Amino acid sequence: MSRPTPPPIADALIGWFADAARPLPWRAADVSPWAVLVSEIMLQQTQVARVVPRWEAWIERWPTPAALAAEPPSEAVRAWDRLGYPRRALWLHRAATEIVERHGGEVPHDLDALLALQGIGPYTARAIAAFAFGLRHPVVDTNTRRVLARAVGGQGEPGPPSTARDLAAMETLLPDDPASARLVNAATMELGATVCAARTPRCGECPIAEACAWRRAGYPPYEGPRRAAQARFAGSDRQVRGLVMREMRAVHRPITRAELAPVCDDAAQLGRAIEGLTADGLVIGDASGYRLPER
DNA sequence: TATACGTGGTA
DNA sequence: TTACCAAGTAT
Repeated sequence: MSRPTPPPIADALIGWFADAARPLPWRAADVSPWAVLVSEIMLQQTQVARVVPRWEAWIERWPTPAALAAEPPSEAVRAWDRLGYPRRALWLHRAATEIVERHGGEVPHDLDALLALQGIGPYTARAIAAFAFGLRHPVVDTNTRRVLARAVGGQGEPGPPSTARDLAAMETLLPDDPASARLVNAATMELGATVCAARTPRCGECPIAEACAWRRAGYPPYEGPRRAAQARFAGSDRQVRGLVMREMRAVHRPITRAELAPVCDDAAQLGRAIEGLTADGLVIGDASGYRLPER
């Protein structure tokens, strides 16, 4: 079942990407699969500009999975700093350990092996397989979903995500040649990030405007179901968790509940935060107090 | 499938 | 200022 010719959209994307690709450090030719893996986990729900410095420091300090696995998780959490979703620091440490234990310290190529690693889901596994190893897999992130919704689906915004549907949609755009497919994956993400943006698309600069179904339809407004609005951050449990973590990173000794009290007026909310962080393994509590995980 | 999960940039 | 958005994953 081979498809006919590669879609013209693919060629247009590849041509555009050759010029327009941002020189992101993890795109350099000599970057290791581990460094790509680290970048992908850091980039989950996190803007490029905030990731770059943390990634540089991380790779310098832990150039291999073994180097990270040799240190306690607490150090990973501290190095994560304020990137957000600190569970990812734990996941990355766990994944490094799993890579050492199950794969001899080498990041696996195989999609199922990648998927089995902690913190690596459908997007990240394919991103690593495609970008680090050049394997031919569809890679679908939030940018890709938006480009597909507009250019192919004729809708202003993507509908509710469905991994199976999204992957199938991207598959129809991919050339057979793995190297070209890799470029189309990267170019589609880049287009969504820099041109086909969520709030202010710059259609005048779009390399596939001629082929865009949304443009052809006259840019109809999105009618489908809306994502639930993100809960307010100020005063949220999330914010309190973040404040607790900030203390935990700074204090290199067990800290008592009383010492944590200043981070939040609401004792019940502070309790929820500490309990949640403990359940997540980000905080360990014992008779001496609370601390970051040393093991 | 819906929800929780950090933090900061941008309009 | 508020509201939306951000290279998602686990449960």
